Amino acid sequence: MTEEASPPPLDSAELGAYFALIEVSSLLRHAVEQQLRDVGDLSYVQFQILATLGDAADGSRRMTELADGVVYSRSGLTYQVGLLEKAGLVARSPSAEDDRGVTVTITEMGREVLARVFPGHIDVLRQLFLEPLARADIDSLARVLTVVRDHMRSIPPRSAKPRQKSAVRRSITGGGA
Amino acid sequence: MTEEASPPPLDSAELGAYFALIEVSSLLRHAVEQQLRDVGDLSYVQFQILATLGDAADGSRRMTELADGVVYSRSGLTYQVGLLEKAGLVARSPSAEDDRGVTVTITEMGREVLARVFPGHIDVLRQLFLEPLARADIDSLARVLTVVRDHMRSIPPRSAKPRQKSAVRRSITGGGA
DNA sequence: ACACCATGCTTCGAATTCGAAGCACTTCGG
DNA sequence: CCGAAGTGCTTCGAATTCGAAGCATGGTGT
Repeated sequence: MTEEASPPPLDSAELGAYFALIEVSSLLRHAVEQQLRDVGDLSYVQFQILATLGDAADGSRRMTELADGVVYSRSGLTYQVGLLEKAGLVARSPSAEDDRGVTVTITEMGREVLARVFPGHIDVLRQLFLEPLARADIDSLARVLTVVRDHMRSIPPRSAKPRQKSAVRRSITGGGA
Repeated sequence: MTEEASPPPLDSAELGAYFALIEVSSLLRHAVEQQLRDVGDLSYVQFQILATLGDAADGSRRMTELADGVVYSRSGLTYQVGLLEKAGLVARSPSAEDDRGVTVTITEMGREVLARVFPGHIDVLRQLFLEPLARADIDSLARVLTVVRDHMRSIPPRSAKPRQKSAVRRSITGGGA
């Protein structure tokens, strides 16, 4: 262990890009969250779910696809989709080809809510995020971040988590906090 | 009722920049969170707090400064600082000039933990975030995101309560290491 | 000096989050 | 065809989160 001699430190631009990325996304998320709450009584995740579904060709996705799309835990998604279903904004149905799968579909009401919150959402984005940027900056940002996103998607073994059976279960769960 | 005529829709680059920003920061945060958990038994927020304190000239900050710095609720910060204090990584003391203020200071042990997790932290950043980017991309990203961050900071995003006191805002990206 | 509001932090309650475990079904190997 | 392993989702428990309310101190006006 501890073969970590000491990775070369990050330079100013690298650190700056990282910290600014985190802070900008945090602030943006908070602002957007507030707007969504006000206008449509939606959490950010719920909006993401609806937006993803609304964007799908037939308005539906499988649970796992959704979870990956919004970078969320499976259980958390179950919870939120449950809320959305109770509110009548999405519908759940057993997947056609795979009986253990669940297909989530956006309802008319879901589309209405989406349509209602979208304008304000865009306003917030413009005011907080896009306003101070030049056309070229936005293009550049989109290009670079897309490269990073594609890279990240390909790196982490998202669902490559080997599942241990109880027979060989080991208590490597680091004795709690 | 509202003046929402119908905001001009966002174009492809604008949407791309926004979605990619959100997804990249989410994925990055998840990955970093896992690394921190493994190596130092820290949550992301706790790391941010320690890093901010470690970056401060005298290793200490007021609660409110910290909360703003990490984009966090006051109550949430109280909770996390409480945990860090219990773990012996920070110390709380009444503020010198202001008796209602609380000054949080990083301890030696806190610095040690910080030093222990930092290398791995940087590794993750390199592998997931910086790896696919050219030098110019990183510079560009840092520049553009910094512009956005400064812009967002200047807008009243939180409560419309301007608490203009002698609170000096310092950059997180300062002395470092 | 005293009332009175602003500010700094903590406490409180409710909602959300995640990972682990559990259940249901599908696929693979013999 | 049967059993084992893999995959998809939900349930469960514990930890974290936020906003609102509460407490204590500072600052201001008269």
